[in-house]
Amino acid sequence: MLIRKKRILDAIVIVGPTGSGKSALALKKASENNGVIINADSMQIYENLSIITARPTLKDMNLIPHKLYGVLPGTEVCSAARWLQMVANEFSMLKDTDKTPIVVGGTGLYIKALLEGLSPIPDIPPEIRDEARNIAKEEGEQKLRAMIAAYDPITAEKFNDKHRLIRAWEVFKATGKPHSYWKKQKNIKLVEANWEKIFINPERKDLYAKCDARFLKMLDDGAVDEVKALLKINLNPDLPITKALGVPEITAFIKGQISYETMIAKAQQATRNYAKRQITWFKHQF
RNA sequence: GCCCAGGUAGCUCAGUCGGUAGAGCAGGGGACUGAAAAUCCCCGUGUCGGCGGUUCGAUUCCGUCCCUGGGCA
Repeated sequence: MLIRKKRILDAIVIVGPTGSGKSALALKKASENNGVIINADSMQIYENLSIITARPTLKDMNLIPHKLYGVLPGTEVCSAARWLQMVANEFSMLKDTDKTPIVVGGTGLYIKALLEGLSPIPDIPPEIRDEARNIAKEEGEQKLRAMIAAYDPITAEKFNDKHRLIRAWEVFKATGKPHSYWKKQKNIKLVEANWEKIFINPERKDLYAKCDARFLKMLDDGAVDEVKALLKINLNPDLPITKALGVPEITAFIKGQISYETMIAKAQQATRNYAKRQITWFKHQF
């Protein structure tokens, strides 16, 4: 009897802070390994913003296959789970080819979900998700924390921020089990591969200079017009896309609330702050 | 040249009725399993512009000088 072993793909994952040169390295790796580049960036996934999220150029995309760039409308909300599902689809399509998947991006949570899987928490109904957000908005996060503490003191203690408290509440409401219970369950991994893991971690000073230059380049490339177009469709301000680096700053400039110079300074600052957070994540979680 | 304001952390500033000082931002470190480019937590010694004077003690009061704004000439 021949036991047929599932083929495990060789794959590459490239992470690093914004402006560290991930895309360039991905292109190089792709041309050396017959690669397909797969996006692991929570903002490049949305179609509305390509300049300001530094999506790969059309030229590069014609040269090498690129997946999951600009595939969701900005009116939707992506998530680690949703992204993971999309990546799993891409992997299954590559399984019987000689292509090498190259996952590239700066969203640490997505990468972690990819490499380690996620707890088997069922999807939360939208009504419950809205309810959680309403409680946070109207009664405050302390109220939410108190409600969570009643059945799950560990989580209430550990989660010191709004978004995670909301999630803990909705998970309990929808499943009847605390978030900490689910975290103890075995993770579900949707993707198996032999990973080559690459973390690009440049000199801090150089990285910050890159961040600054990068935003200026985006402006040259038409970032203001891109945000103007986004504003035209009147998105709900809670949508993730409205929080992409530079969007709040450019929006304030368009509305005449801040000067062009202030807009630049603030957006550059936000980019640097973000790059630092990413480095912390990858140093400890990757 | 004269008259006002100021000169305190890398930056913007608060404060000390005289007992050597603290916020925001920056910067650094950290957390983080379904909105993560999100959301949070921790870290503040610096000739308090220089030099004198008064005082047990001056960054604080006084004098003087220097510097930066603004006004008058």
